[in-house]
Amino acid sequence: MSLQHGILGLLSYKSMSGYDLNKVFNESINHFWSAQLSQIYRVLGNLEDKGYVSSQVEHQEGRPDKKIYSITDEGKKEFRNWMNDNPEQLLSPIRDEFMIRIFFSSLLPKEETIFQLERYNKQAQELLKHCHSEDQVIDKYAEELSLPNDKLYWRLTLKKGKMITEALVRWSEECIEELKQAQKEHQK
Amino acid sequence: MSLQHGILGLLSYKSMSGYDLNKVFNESINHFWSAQLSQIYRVLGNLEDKGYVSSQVEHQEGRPDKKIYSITDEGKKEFRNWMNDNPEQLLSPIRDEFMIRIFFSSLLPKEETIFQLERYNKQAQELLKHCHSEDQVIDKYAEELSLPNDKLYWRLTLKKGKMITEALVRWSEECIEELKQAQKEHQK
DNA sequence: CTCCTATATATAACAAGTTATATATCAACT
DNA sequence: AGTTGATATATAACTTGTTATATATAGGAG
Repeated sequence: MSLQHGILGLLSYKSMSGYDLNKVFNESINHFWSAQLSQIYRVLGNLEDKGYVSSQVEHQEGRPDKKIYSITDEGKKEFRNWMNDNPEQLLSPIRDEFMIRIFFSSLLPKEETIFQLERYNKQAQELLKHCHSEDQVIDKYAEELSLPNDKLYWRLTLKKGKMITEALVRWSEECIEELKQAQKEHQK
Repeated sequence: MSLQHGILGLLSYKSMSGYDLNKVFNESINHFWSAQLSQIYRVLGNLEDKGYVSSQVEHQEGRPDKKIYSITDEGKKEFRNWMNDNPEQLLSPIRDEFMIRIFFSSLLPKEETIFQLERYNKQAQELLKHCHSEDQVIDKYAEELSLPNDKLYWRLTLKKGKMITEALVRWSEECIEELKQAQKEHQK
């Protein structure tokens, strides 16, 4: 449901091809929704079947033709309805594979767990850096699409991405310290 | 893949029925993995087909018989292999429906968004409270299963749950303040 | 001159997750 | 007496998400 509505929302800003949508997802929606290209194409097909989007083919020299999707009035209505209808449970379910690994880490030597936590920490720091660079992406899009009112909300989602990622960086650091401490205690 | 291995891990602690596994998930694995009962049953079936678990039926008076699953040597091997084989990307993809709603909130009056953020905040605080009560659950399980070495790691996953949830509480509070501020500016 | 990357769309096969439903018993509440 | 909730297992139908693959062109790196 959500990916469908995320795509409808983006198409309400601007008509785009599946390929373009994928770029927008990878560039900016990344902190709160990830999608595979193949899934985007399928969802676009579903949305067209339902009449929420329409498509026109744009011929391109030297490259495959572009299929540009536009939101229909039906689609706009559906999107508005979805926006007005918040679910009971607002927190999304969590599924974090790495935590399963940590949970059962008594099976592994502490050095191995510390090593993986260090990798985790590095990746979280990378993501945090990426988040910080997104501020400019927001400015760019807001100007390109002349949507100054949306900037505020886009920044709120980015802020959430930053805060969560900072928490992950801190968490992994504290874990590493705790495990090193536990190692020392054991050596005594 | 992860749910399968999470279940194998839990069964390596103790043989259990699908119903019991569900309770453990809801009680304690909750901060990092959520699963539906129906999915647990299906995964147990898959694991049995692969020979990773075996089941014995335990007769019960007055209630349907219990089907108790135990991990096999094959299953233990598979679980160890999985534990030793960490993926390149350790950070899990994020899919947060509420953020899609926030992203497009310029469509709605600010009061409505503030209202939903307040609901979000309340739910996050509830979850945080629940996390704090989990400390005792960890103690209980560690004693019941006599697994003192695992407690350390269980606490690390719980700590992550707490830190993330605290970040969500703070994030939603800051969002509410920002929106109220923006409302005031507009009124001037 | 070949390989890689970017542009561009799409499908097949599979894996994972959700929702609804069926069956059955017992205890507690109304 | 009837409903609800907990105990207990399971399947069907559906939706969503992942991985692999096919096709086709252009430009740049090696």
